[in-house]
Amino acid sequence: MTEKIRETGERVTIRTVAEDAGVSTAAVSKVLRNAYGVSDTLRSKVLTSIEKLGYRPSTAARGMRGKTYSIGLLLTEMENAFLPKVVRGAKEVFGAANYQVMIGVGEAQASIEQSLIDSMMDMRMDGVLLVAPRLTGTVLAGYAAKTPLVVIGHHEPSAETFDTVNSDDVAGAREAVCALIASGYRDIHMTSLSQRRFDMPAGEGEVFTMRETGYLAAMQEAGLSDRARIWRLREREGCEGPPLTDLLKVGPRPEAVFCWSDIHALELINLAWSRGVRVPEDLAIVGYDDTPAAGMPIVGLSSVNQQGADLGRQAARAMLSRIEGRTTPEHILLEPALKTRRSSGS
Amino acid sequence: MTEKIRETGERVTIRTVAEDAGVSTAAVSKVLRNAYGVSDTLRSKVLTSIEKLGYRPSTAARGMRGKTYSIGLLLTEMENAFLPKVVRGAKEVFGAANYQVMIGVGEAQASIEQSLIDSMMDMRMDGVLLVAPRLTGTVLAGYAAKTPLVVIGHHEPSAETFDTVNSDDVAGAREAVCALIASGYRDIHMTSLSQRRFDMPAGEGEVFTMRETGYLAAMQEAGLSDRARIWRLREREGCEGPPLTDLLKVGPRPEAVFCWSDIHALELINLAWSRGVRVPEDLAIVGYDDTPAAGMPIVGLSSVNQQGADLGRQAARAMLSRIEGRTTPEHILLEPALKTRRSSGS
DNA sequence: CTGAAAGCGCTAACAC
DNA sequence: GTGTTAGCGCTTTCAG
Repeated sequence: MTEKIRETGERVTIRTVAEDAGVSTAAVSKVLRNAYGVSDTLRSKVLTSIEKLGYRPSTAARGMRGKTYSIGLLLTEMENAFLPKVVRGAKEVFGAANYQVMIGVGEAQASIEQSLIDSMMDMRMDGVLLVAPRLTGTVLAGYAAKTPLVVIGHHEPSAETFDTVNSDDVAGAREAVCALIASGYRDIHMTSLSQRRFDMPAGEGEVFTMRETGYLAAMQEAGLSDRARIWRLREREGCEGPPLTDLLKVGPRPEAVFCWSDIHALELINLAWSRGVRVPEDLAIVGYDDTPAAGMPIVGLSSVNQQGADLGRQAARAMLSRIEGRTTPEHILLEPALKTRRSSGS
Repeated sequence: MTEKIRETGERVTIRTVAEDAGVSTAAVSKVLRNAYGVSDTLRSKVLTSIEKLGYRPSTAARGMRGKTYSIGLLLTEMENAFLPKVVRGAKEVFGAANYQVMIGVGEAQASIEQSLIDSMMDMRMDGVLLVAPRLTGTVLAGYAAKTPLVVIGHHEPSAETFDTVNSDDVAGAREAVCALIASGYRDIHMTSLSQRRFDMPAGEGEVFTMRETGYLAAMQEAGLSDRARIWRLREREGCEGPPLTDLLKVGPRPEAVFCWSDIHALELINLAWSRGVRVPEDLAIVGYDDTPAAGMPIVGLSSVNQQGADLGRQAARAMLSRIEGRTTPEHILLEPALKTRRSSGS
């Protein structure tokens, strides 16, 4: 009876394939996973049947016993134009290793990020790759105990149970500020983010914190500590911190501004343009991330490039080796490079 | 023996919960799915245990019998700045209905898109939502036979087995071109895409095709058919079609250009700026999608807004009702609206 | 209203 | 080398 049914439009499973090829389901499973101990004859018989029947292994079923060959990639939000490169880099190496990448978008809220990570684990994805998560080291360690975890854009150098891949944000910020100083600017401010954001306190490892450190270091080295000022701006209406517009209208304007991200820098460059503040003559600006918009000739925004694609690639490689069994943590730091354009002067 | 083990750090399953609550696994399952026929006492007992044990249902296991409460969202590529709004809109309604959204990125290649859709089905996701896929109607129908399918940004009005949600691209293009005509421009060209792209022939339903129709209609209505010209540009090096730079240097320059997408429009506006071609005095430009960059004051690009968030929301609603059992197709068309800025003149 | 039991499609021992 | 078999964690009849 069951036999009869199978002949019609029934779903083709590993059993259908096994019957068709005249072998056991175990044999099929082995071929599927390139497992050790299958003769070429058997393999080709199975492969033929798979092809013929259009068989596809059920990831759901796989997830119950073995691996799913899929990894979850968590993005904090989609708006940041810096992310596509990271994703592309990661997909490149995951794809080559035959892993599918499924992306979750966190809407910049820790609670959503967590629920997404949980879901990825519920789906039995083989690993989770986080990009600039708004989570604390403790929370991250919690997840790392349950699944291979790699984090991009969040400094946690002492983490023992997961890997981190970062651009050297301190160095990047320092380079940007040094360039401004070298161009003759002295009153250099910085824009950053308000420490307390959404539903979580800002972690130590957040990139903007590191960039603040780099900024302050550069100012100090140049003996400009007393002129240093960090504007910790709010991210949205209702959040803590002043709006960006304050920077242009309150008190004496700085000569130059180093923005923690192109998000701020682009906003600022437009604000300046709208108010007739000339860039860089009246106000020099340097951003971070070297987003596509920064590179538009009409914008000409100097910005620190942190090689997004490389971050993605390295993280994917780390993930792969972790899935293979590595347990010693890896903390990779890439060198950023300032891309100079009009906005930062000569 | 098994009992003992369970007390330690064993994975908590539906069985653990059942034991803890002193009920059957079936009861737990029903509570989980809000199924019919559970007393309030039983429900609260179960809920308490779930909470206490931190139980999370395995999506993988669920996928083998029932639904996974997850839907796959396929993006053609990540670079397009128009997509975040669509995703946000879709997530908004899916989230409210307690569905997780997992995103796949297609890298603008039909073969990758297909493999991603297959993976989503392998994972037993409850439905697949495609955004601007580079697939033909036939291929789409093939998938629709196997899973609930909704498509955004691909016109397939006669599809019987899946839903489509689109902006009225013909109307949007017409509005853009009419605005240019109303401003006094006559030599109005359009940029579009080369028909044959990557690994698939361009489908009839592609949005740029519809926009070409709208452009030609507007030109004809104004008696300007003989001045109409469509530049079908290549997407990358090596593809078919001329590069955008040709538009500025070959033959007499048009007075205005309607670009099928902001991607072209932004490139063009920058090209013009770099070469000292004034916008809009020497060349008026209108784009499509009203991306964030178009709205930057410094750019000031007029562009057709197609309400991305609404597209996402409507598509998600369609998906939900389809998952609930609807089989009659829905083809939704939203009205776009031109956002006028400096680039299109008075 | 509640529970027992039969799988869903696969993998991983373990036999042969 | 290859086949047998026992589950993975859930949903879903079907009895009680």
